Amino acid sequence: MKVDSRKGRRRGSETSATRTALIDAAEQLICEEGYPAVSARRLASKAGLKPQLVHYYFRTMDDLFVAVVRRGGDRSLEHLVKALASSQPLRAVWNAGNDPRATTLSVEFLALANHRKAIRAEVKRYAEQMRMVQAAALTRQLQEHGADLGVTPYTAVVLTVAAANLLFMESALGISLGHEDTQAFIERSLQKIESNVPPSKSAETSPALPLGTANSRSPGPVKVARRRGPKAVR
Amino acid sequence: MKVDSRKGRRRGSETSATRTALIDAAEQLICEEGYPAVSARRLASKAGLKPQLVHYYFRTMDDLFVAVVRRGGDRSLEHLVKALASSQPLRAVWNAGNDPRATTLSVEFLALANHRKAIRAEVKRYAEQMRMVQAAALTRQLQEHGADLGVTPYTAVVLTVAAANLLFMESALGISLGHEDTQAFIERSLQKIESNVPPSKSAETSPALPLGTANSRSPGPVKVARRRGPKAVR
DNA sequence: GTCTATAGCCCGATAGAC
DNA sequence: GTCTATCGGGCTATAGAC
Repeated sequence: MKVDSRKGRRRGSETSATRTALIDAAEQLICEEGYPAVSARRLASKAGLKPQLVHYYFRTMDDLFVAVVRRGGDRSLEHLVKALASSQPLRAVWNAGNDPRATTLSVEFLALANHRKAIRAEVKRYAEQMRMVQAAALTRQLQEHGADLGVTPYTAVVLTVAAANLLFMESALGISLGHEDTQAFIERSLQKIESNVPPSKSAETSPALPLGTANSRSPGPVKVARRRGPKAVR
Repeated sequence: MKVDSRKGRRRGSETSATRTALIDAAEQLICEEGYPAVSARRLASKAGLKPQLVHYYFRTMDDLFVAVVRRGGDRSLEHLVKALASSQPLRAVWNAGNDPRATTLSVEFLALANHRKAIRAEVKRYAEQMRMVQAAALTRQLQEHGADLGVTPYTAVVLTVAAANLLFMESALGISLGHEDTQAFIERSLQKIESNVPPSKSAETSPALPLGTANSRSPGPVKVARRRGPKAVR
């Protein structure tokens, strides 16, 4: 396993304001016109810089994309952790799907990830971290109240995320067929859970979501780990 | 409203074998390398043709993409209708998410749709047709048996599609966290439904999925309509 | 840290001959 | 229906001066 540490050229520091401006411009360009619109020239012109600066800070355009994914992922993860702490976990998971910018970005990243290894690895890492954090928060809440949803915390999280994603992505395309019914159902389910498992009291035993029978394994406590393994792809 | 009927140049017929070969090559290229890899030159070289033929059959590259979406959409819709007729509707919906080629294509189309009006319209149209067909099949089956899922058919369809999409797309990225639990839950739910609402008998009254209370509105019978409205974007 | 200059390639789209 | 030729542009990435 090679570490890819060729240093052929000087490269700018990771803390540079110019570098940040380039990442900002890239994120905006991706949202507005899609990732293929991100070229050194367009990026520079949007940021009011010379095109060659892009390659001073990023060896390749893929390195730039990786930086954009990381900053977006870190930001979303941060928001998620805050939301999980300040409201009912499942509702936080449901609401997290409501950020238009994040949704647009994640569709772009998904398409990128399908064909670019380095980006796939980043996307995977963030998706897994988010899921772990969500499942851990839900597990903790259920344990505090001795409650049981009738499904594992992971199942509840996966289904909630899946529904939130589909509904939000579709509505961005102007699709709304079946959305009302589904939103109403999820709202009812969340309210039922919240009335059975209130934010900070104890003991309730009846399943809040009688979805079936399940062996509710717990994901256990989770720390949000800072990047591990091969430190970077750049 | 203009019909965009400029005919500045001769354009090839829609039934040409060469045209089909170009659509084939485009679809393959999109799957393998993503939609930005589709250029007239690369397309032609993959199909063993001259690049200028692309513009003989398609005025712009966007017209080509629209054609690819339409062919893929028609094909998926056709498969779906067959599957809905030959097995339990919800299971057919669940299984329909299992085609890797279709999944890859739809991520690409989604990214394209985010930034290109003509493609967004096509994607929307197919998504709505599929949902209508699915909900109609489920409604019909429930009526035949006088059964009730506890949620509207649209809700059941939306949730099933959402879960299938998320699980399949994630597994394409190598993500599997929480998948086992969720798949097992869905399998149990489908089996429960199928035992309460068998493929072709009558009368069962107990809700198969006790998911909550619902006013099960029916989508009514649905025909798969051939393209309506502005006939084409080309 | 930012600049000029440049190599070498790919792009969409059209015109008009055959 | 397919070809040759071509316009006018954009692209990544590097080298080396300031």
